[in-house]
Amino acid sequence: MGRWEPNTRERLAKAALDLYGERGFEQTTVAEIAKSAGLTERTFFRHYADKREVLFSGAIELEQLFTRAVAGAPPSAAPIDAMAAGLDAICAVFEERRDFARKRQAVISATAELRERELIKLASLAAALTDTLRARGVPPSVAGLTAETGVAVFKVAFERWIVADETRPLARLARESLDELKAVALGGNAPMSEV
Amino acid sequence: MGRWEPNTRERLAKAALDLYGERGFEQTTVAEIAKSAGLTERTFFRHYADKREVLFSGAIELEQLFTRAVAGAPPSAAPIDAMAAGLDAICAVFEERRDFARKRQAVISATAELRERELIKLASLAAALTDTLRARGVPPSVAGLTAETGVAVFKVAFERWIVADETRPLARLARESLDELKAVALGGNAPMSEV
DNA sequence: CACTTTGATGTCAGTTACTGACATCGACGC
DNA sequence: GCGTCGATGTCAGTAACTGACATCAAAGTG
Repeated sequence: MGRWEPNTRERLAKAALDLYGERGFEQTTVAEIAKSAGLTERTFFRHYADKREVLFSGAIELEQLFTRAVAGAPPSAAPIDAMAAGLDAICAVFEERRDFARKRQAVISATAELRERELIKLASLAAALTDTLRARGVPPSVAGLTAETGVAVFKVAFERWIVADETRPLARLARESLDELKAVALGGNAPMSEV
Repeated sequence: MGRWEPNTRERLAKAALDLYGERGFEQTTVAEIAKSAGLTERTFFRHYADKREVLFSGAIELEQLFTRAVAGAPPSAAPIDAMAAGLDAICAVFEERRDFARKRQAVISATAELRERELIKLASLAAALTDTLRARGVPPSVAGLTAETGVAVFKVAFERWIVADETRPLARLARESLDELKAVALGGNAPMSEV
């Protein structure tokens, strides 16, 4: 056994989520989180860059999972279909942790500062997906738009999935949202450049 | 003449942008901004909620301009075409202030904290557009996706427009981006629900 | 014209997020 | 057994932000 209790990062993350949920993000001090995990404030900041980041440690793995699924789609698949494959992959992991996801999202949605952080994580995800698509040979401009579209579809699907009375699987909601988006894009009567 | 110099907010905003540009956002203290505008730190925080917000005072007007243009589109226009009308309206105001936009964007792009704030402003814009579309009778799910799409198109177009050697008007880039997005959405071979 | 009220600002003390420098001490390799 | 290492603790410091109260010109009110 080590000199200290193991799983420092995880203990901090759990303590933070619990406290943010009970008292709210702003009413919780970092010192309290650290104490609740049997550590000091300084140690918290050695593991997480700031008070918000403690809720986003899974972002790296999510990004990897998503980009690998996109990269692994059949070379013949259209960009938007490669994105769809990635969406399927990440939906699966969310499906396994629905309770956690809901608890975490309730905390994030309640605080503007945390929503900001969530948005930049999604933007970073879109950037990574853009790179992945470009590596598949997709032209830069198309890659960027496709990645943004994929992330937007996920956002919408996740919003629908997180509500209490929703029972359909996330992946299904994502597929529906993507189909809806296609319909939206088709809705215009003419390309804008002709208007 | 009043007891103090007029245009307090504007003076603070100008001082902040200048200092952020010269020294960088993190290397600038609020006390310095206030002093540079002939005021105190406390007064800064009476006008702006925090150190970042001083760069985003135009967000409200932008939102109003965008939503009014969408609301004012012909009732017969498809949702995506109403969005296109809104895009045209805001592109016009950016076109008039290109130097300012470029200076401001350079500061924002350089700092993660400011990018976060920018993203939440765009998210708030998308939410407002969703409401506007719903008021036009667009079904909620379509409204959300259309609004997100419109904002994504603007982001991409703005990114292209802001680069130094770009000479095409923003509105034109927005139209092109929207057309590209339509092509992206159409690119898939089959609706996802059939995959 | 004196008197009051109002609103924007200044002053000051306090909390808390976050950082740098240095100390501690069990684990682990040698 | 011994020295290095890595994770943590301790402590002092900066700066964002807030609440309470003071100030004082301007604008109303009699």
